[in-house]
Amino acid sequence: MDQIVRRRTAGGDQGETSPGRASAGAADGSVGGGAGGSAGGVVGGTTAGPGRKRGKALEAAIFDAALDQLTSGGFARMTMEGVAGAAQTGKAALYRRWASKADLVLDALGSTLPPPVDIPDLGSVRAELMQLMAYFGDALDSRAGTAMRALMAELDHERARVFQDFIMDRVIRPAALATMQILQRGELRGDVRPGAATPLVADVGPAMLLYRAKICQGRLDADFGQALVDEVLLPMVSPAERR
Amino acid sequence: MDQIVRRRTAGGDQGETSPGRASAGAADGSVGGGAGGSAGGVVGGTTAGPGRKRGKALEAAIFDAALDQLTSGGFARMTMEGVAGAAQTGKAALYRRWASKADLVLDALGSTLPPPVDIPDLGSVRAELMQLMAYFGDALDSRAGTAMRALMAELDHERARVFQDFIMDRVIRPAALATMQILQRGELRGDVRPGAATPLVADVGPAMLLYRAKICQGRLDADFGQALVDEVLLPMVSPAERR
DNA sequence: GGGATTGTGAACGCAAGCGTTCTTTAGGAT
DNA sequence: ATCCTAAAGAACGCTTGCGTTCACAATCCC
Repeated sequence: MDQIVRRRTAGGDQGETSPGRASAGAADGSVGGGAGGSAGGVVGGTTAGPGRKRGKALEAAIFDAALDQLTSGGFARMTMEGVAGAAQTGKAALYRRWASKADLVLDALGSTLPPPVDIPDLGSVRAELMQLMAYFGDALDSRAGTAMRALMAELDHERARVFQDFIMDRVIRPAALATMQILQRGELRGDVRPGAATPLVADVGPAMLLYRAKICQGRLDADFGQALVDEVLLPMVSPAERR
Repeated sequence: MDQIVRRRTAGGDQGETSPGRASAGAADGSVGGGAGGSAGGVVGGTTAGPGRKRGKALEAAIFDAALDQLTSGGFARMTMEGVAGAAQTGKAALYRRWASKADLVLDALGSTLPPPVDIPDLGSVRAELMQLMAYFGDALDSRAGTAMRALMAELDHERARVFQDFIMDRVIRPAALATMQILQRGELRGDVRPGAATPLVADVGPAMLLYRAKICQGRLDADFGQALVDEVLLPMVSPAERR
């Protein structure tokens, strides 16, 4: 903690450093407010409680707060002030480390998103897809996953380059790759239709998970993954004789 | 225009009426700023130009401005002030009609989103799916469609009930229903596998379109619909003998 | 033309949040 | 215990935007 570098990897950082701002339209103080109590685990009292976090512990608390704020209000409504409050620290501690909100978000997500997964050969494409979709579902259900979903909204807007590369590299492409590996292996094994292993087909699982998460407020049924595999993915990729 | 009612159908309107606000983090003045010139179609001059719009014409300009602001910055960054500026009108004209930003958005989208589609019997599931995906793609490509995509981000956040019902009623369910009709007709006709017409399967098309739009900044290739049908949807729903 | 209505731009008081600075406090190492 | 450094809280001046109000202007209709 004697070489904290102010991180400015986000480059064009969403105009954060501009003196002008747009209204978020809804800072009723509840954005991430609920996280205030959970960040420090301390109930009651207006002081920081049992003591100050420093270094890595403080960064972890800041990350938690940032992800929660991102999840509950989206990137636009997330504020440095809110994150600082939820992490029970001061803004100066944030600005000592991160030049902008985007820098903080990328660091928080980059540190907490699950890694790419490599599903081993389980002997059948069904078993492999089941495991992969379960992995994806768990990832989506995690704190980082829900925050990442919220951040994906920024891809719709101008100046989103800063997040575009991150999400492509850490989410979209790894998901497609993991699926593609399973499909190609299945083609060799014979339980995947020849020619089924295309990028478009590889996007179906992730697309469906995200769609369902979106329209069900992030709640995925326990058996959604299985239904997805059996109703959608297997019929799509199985050879004819498996129908 | 003698009975303009201040519309307040949005109920819990995102804390818009709360005196508190959250920072959008990026009001560099460019949110929807580019739309300023296109809203009125009038170039040059600091006045309203050839005349003031009233009534329906003004509302149309306001709707355009609102949708553009929603698209370029999302709901949180969209401001009444920005919409008024882009529509070359005053805030008071907006507030005479809509109590809140959410009210305005729902009205703007409700008035401009394309209606549910009913694809006729074209003799083959492929032809029908092609036409439906083309319809969806066009809708997504429209001003209302892109704004609706931006608004879907709000579904990820708390207090999104106000938009949830709207999007379910006007987007999600109609899309699934249109697909389901095609699948059921195909089952009867014999070119769709019995049992393929499930809600999950019916979600695949819309999910993929949205996913692709999201990761390609709204740009869908001209032949994306065809590839989606031929690589994903047809293999998924065709009977075995069609493989 | 006159009256009613709507629209425009400015102004208002208020709010949240920005990024920065400063003082005091607390944590950690010696 | 002492010293150094990071952290916490407060304060600052500034910004944008909120929702409202008002005066004036424009439009529409009789």
